[in-house]
This record gives sequence, C-alpha cells and structure tokens, in this order.
Amino acid sequence: MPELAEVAYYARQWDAGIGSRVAEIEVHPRARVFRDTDSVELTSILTGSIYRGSRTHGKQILFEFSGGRWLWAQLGMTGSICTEPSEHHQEKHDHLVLRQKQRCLVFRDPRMFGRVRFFQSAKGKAPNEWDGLPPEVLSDEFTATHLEKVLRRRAKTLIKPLLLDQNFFPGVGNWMADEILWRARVHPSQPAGSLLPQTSSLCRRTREVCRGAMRVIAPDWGDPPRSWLFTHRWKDGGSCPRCGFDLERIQLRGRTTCLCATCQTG
DNA sequence: AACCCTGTTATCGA
DNA sequence: TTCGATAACAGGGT
Repeated sequence: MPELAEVAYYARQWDAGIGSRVAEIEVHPRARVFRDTDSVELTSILTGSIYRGSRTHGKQILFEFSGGRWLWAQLGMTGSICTEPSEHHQEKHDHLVLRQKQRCLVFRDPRMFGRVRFFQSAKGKAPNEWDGLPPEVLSDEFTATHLEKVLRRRAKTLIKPLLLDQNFFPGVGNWMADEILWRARVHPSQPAGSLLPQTSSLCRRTREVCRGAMRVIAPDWGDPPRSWLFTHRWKDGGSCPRCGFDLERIQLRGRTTCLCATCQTG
C-alpha cells in the first residue's frame, strides 16, 4: 500500500503519544516483521521509555524514544500505523502494541512484508544506517545532474523498474512511478539511457509528483484530484485525463503498469 | 474459485 | 557486473 506520502501520513499517527511513557509492550514474537531484530530484547529495553517523535526517508520510518532507543519500520504492502484507545485488545495482525496511559501505539501488517527493527545508539543520534540512505527526491541533492548520473549508470534498465528502485528513487512506488512517466510523456519501457535528453523534465516531474503527493495525501490522506492519472488507473475502461484515450495496462518486471499509449511514446 | 495487489529479496541465467 | 525473469513471502479484496 504505502508510498512516500502514505508513509509520511502513517509516521505522524503516533504524534499524540509524544512525550508519554511506554508502560507496556505487546509483540507477536514470532511474526515475520521481526525477522531482522530481537523482539524480546526490543520489549525489555524499550519498555519504560518515552516516545519522542518520528522522521521518514522515502518509505522508511524512524521512531525515536528516550535513551537513544529507536524503532525503524517499513510498511511493505499492507503495513499501517495507528493509535487505538488504551483499552484496545491486540488484534490478529497487531504485531507491536506500545501501551501508553492514554492510548496504544500500534504497528499492524496482515501480509507481514513490512519490517520492524530495534536500534540503540547514543542519545539523539540516529542509527548509523539511517545516515547512509540515498538522496531523497525532495531534497536539494536530487538535481537534474544527479538524475543524469543515475540514468547513465542504469542506462539499460527500463525506466519504470528503475523508478521503483529505492536506491535511486526512495519513496517512489508503483502508482507514483506511473504518474511520473505519464506526466513526463515517457513510455515506461524506455531504457533509462535513452531518456538523457529529457533528464530535466523527468527530474521536474519526479519532484512534482512527490511534492503533490506530500501535499494532498500526507496531512490527512486526501484524495488526489481527477486530473491525476492516479484516480483513473485501476478502473477497467479508464481513460486518460489528458487526452481521453483508453488507458492501457501492461506488466513490467512483474508489476502492473498503467499508461496512455497516445501520450506516452517510445 | 481464481486472480488481483501502492513491496522487497534471493536465485538463476543471459 | 548488470539486469530480467521468476518465485517466495502471506493475507484480504473482488
């Protein structure tokens, strides 16, 4: 489910618990979401700490707790983050429940493609891995020059699968990639190297879609406007909001890709 | 009942 | 080395 802006939305869901103590923790210790961490250690060390707040990087979420304790979450396909009332009973897919006096902070994920990792570090210092993440699309480092290097380095890779590569476009997921290519009028199966002449427009569209998604979705999960491809892409018989031509769905690297064959050439 | 899925990773082979 | 195809993960919606 979640891409850049949805992830940002979820990251904020625990905000009500900022400054409050985690009195008790419930985990599903065998859950696949803990495959890279020790959930027993997580439980014993995190209990009693105070929730400080969250930050995101692409699809990654980092939750900070007092005493240099951190939870790093990825939502996979079906992960979500919410709060529940203090009397909440752990549900089937609630893999992590942080109980505070006034509420519960919950990580939920039916398919368990998501992941939760526990880190400890010097106070106020994010885990080392966090600093090694690639430039975010909406950061100043994500320039046309930077994008050009990416297109050259992965010249033979088809542009759509490349856009889904989190090493280069952190936060971009399936619908955002389609939206970017539709706006840039680029066919998703163009090799990245063939798009060098369009680097600056591709860069602009990429940033535009990310910024737009953050504006519309991140604050309160708003619906994107009808002018976006997004609202038409899943409907059978959907048509291009720009030219009215029938939208097409193809498979690329195993992912459904929606495009307008009239607007997007190549 | 069959097929779909806003994600990621390992493996095999060209 | 790089990249594509494929499967696997696991559950819910249509």
